[in-house]
Amino acid sequence: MAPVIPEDIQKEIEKKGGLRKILNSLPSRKELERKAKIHSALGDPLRLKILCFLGIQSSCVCLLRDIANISYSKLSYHLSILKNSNLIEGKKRGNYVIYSLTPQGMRYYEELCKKE
Amino acid sequence: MAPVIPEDIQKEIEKKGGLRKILNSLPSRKELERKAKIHSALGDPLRLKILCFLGIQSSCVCLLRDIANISYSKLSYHLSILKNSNLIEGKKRGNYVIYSLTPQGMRYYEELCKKE
DNA sequence: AAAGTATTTCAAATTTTTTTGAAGTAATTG
DNA sequence: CAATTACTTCAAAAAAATTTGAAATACTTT
Repeated sequence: MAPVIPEDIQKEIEKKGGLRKILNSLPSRKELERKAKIHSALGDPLRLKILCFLGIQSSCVCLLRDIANISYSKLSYHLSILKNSNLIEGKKRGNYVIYSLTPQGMRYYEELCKKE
Repeated sequence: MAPVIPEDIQKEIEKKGGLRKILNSLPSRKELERKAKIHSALGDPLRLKILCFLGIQSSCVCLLRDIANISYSKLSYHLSILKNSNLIEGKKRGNYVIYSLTPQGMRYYEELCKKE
């Protein structure tokens, strides 16, 4: 039993082919979850800053730590979130791990970190 | 005392005008916080779904409730998050409140809800 | 191989976000 | 004006995210 909704809205919905049709056109649950996860990762100022920095310059963890001025373990945690959302990736090189943006990370970098 | 970082990265930074210059080009703290807040609001599948739906069709709360199949109070909470991030707005009309996207909400709708 | 550096992992503590259900508000109808 | 509808607010409980500091790992240098 669908709720009683305002008439004009009901009509607009019918003009668009009905509620069912609108609902079917929405992104799938999986898609919504994937995007939510990425946005959740971007939902923190420090992580955004890291994304913006890596967009300009790939970096070892030690430099990021110095810039953010937080503990290694805290930073590792935030890097793992960005990594798990496929925004950054780390490559081991000798003693260091060098982080850089993934192609997906670059897309968000362009969109998020350049002025506007 | 800056950390010891890999030589090649050091050189890349110098080529770009030095670390200071790179850091100055990043978005300000305020900007980062503002964007983080928006992305945080988008970091939930239900809220994304609401955004996507409202992009197609403005709606009273009762219809959204029916679609999401959750309690009013839970829905109100999520709507308040979207509202506080300036993605949606509600207008009282008689007994109903009709929610729709703000201009900012529409930008995110275009970017987030259309296929890809 | 011992010692040092860079980084990650872990578990416990803390903080924040989300959920729940009851109560409240505001407009509408009988 | 009492009852109903549509919605929001509130405070407590529950769940999830973040922080902390110590320990572990993995190279590198000595």
